[in-house]
Amino acid sequence: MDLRVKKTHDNLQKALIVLLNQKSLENISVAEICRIAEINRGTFYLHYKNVHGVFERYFNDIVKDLKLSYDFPYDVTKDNLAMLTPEMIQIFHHVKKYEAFYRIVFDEKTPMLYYHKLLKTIRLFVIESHTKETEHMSDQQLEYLASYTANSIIGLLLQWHKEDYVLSPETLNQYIYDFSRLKETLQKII
Amino acid sequence: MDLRVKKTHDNLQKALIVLLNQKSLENISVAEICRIAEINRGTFYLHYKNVHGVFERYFNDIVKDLKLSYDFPYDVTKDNLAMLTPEMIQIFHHVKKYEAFYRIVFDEKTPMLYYHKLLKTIRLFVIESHTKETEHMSDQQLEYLASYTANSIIGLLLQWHKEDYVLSPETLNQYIYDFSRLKETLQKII
DNA sequence: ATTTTTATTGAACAGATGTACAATAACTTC
DNA sequence: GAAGTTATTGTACATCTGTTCAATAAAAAT
Repeated sequence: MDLRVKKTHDNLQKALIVLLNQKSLENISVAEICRIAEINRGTFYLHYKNVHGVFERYFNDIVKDLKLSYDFPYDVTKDNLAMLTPEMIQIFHHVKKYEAFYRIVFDEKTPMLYYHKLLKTIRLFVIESHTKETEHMSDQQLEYLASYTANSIIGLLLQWHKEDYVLSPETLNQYIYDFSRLKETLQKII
Repeated sequence: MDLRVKKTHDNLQKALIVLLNQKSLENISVAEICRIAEINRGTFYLHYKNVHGVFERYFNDIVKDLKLSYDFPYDVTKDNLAMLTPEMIQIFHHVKKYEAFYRIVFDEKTPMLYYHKLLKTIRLFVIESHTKETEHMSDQQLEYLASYTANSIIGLLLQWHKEDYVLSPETLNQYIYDFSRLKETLQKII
């Protein structure tokens, strides 16, 4: 890969972290990040549309890491858990790990882009976990069910965010388990 | 109320609608909206921080309208519906009514602010609907349950948005009823 | 090693941003 | 209706934005 391009990206990534320790993402200008990164402003616009573009690159890596934990094998048998799968419960540890970033992602001033990306990823986990119990539903209904379920999980993340991430991931694991057990119980009854 | 101030706000509101028919919210500059509204740019900054401030004013009215439909009396007895209340199901008709605005609210480029406001409002409905079945939970757990439930509903809205609002509000009412019935069933079992 | 391709740079441009200030106009009070 | 208060205006300023272009430097291809 072209070393010039790599240098541009690397310098910008580093400069973003430096600046995020001084000010919020929305207050970082393109001109400023370029000065810190020692990159020409014209070069910046050849690669990114705005400062959020640099942050998005970071977030893509974070999402990759989340997917990794999803691909990881787990020893609990899927059968007796129905809708809620163990890899889903890794979400709180994941968010805690990247808390500094998720504080930005869920911030009022931050564009919805990252939220949509996160939802899309969690939806994948949910769809994978759809079992025989949901087989009677139409494809469309399943799409909606996936968004319904995935977003309920993010609802816990938003509440966590609102309360400044004071609770432990373990407590949240317990909460989500309690809340979702209702569903499972039901599905076994149908 | 000061007629000068009223004129400033009214002109800006009207100008925003005019411009939204031409371009997306993010592409509307303060300078431009002031030209259309025939308001001095300095005056703008005395009232708003940016163009989103004008949009937020609109959205506050929309949220008020949503709360109105919530305050409205409904004839179904609360007892046999447990968690999901009828006023909650008005949400899809509400979003359809203001579809043009919600298209913006859920857009990738739009800041999370409006999402948080919507969630906060729907949470109120959810908390109101908490019944004896949830009495055994701690206050904190109920806060999380409210966000969990409220955000699951918004999950359906996001899926609706993704699919360009093709389904009817009635179909979504049926979906949410189907999805939430699981919970109710469970709660009756506990 | 030389040519070709591609990325970066610096300079320049019109327009936008955010803030400040004195002048003026419009409302409020008495 | 006069005096005091408050909102709006016009101007100005330093900075930022997004784009263009020729010049240069670095990488890839031959």
